[in-house]
Amino acid sequence: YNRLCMTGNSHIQKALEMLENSPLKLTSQRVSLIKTLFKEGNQHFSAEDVYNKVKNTGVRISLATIYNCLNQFTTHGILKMVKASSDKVYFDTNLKSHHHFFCKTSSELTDIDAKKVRISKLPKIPQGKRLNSIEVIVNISD
Amino acid sequence: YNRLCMTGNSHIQKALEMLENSPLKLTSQRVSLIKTLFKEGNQHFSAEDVYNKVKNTGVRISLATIYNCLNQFTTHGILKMVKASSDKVYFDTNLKSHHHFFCKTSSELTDIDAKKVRISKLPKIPQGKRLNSIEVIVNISD
DNA sequence: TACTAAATTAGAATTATTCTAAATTAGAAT
DNA sequence: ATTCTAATTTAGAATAATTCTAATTTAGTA
Repeated sequence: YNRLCMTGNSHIQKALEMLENSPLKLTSQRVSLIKTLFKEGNQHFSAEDVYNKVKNTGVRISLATIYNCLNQFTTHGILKMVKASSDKVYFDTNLKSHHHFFCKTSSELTDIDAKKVRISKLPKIPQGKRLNSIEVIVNISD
Repeated sequence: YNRLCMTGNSHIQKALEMLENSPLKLTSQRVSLIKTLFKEGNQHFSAEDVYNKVKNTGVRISLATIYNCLNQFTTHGILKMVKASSDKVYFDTNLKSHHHFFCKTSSELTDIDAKKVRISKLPKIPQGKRLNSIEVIVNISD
């Protein structure tokens, strides 16, 4: 994957690797997007955030493409989607199982490592359904 | 509170009592709303759901008022707001501390009694912040 | 090099929600 | 009872996030 990324940033390389292993085509927009998204480790972005961040790198990608790509990345496991108590959807570059603090005052979302939370009791999953994931949101404020 | 409700429904009575104890004025719209919301025990409604449900009782309340009231009820502890992995906000008549199943397939939200979940480990709350609540969403699908 | 399905794009459309400003009303004061 | 005032309701406009549309471009294959 060095042909796409020679920065040596392992987050970027891993994400690019996932992109190549997905059925998604390797377009310049998708590569630029991944480079900006994964440059700074685990972060949470709204679509608008991503749009502006990419624009600042000089590359221009339409907002529609940002939405398309973020959604596709999510369905192909390159990103996670987080809906906290806000009106926006956030995309999360942390793919490991984890939870979130959501601060009502600042509308800020912060990661909680899965190891820092233990759920020692859970109800039965309803008839015919299967467990997908457990999200814990710890709501805080100033 | 019998002067407002003679149905003997304790959910309705309790909610009306909370309304009277709040600084909100006792308007006919708010009383009708509470009567429809709390008629059937613990439920989850979107604003649109409420709008239609109220319309079916013959009473007419504008959508703007529905939104106003649902939000005011929430800030005064008469309702809870739930944001699950959906694009709508849901209002929850179950005021006891509890959690939720969210079924991706049907977009349905179901209560989980707080006693059925135990969280035996939590991270430290960040500097200067205080804990508001912990929401557990158990995502399931068909 | 040409081909085809996938991707990108600008801008329109959609959806949930909030805002605005005018008319109405609850509940207190007279 | 009547008057008064601030709160409430309302229709419709406005907003904000997201998705859709249909035309153009491109990646990757033949």
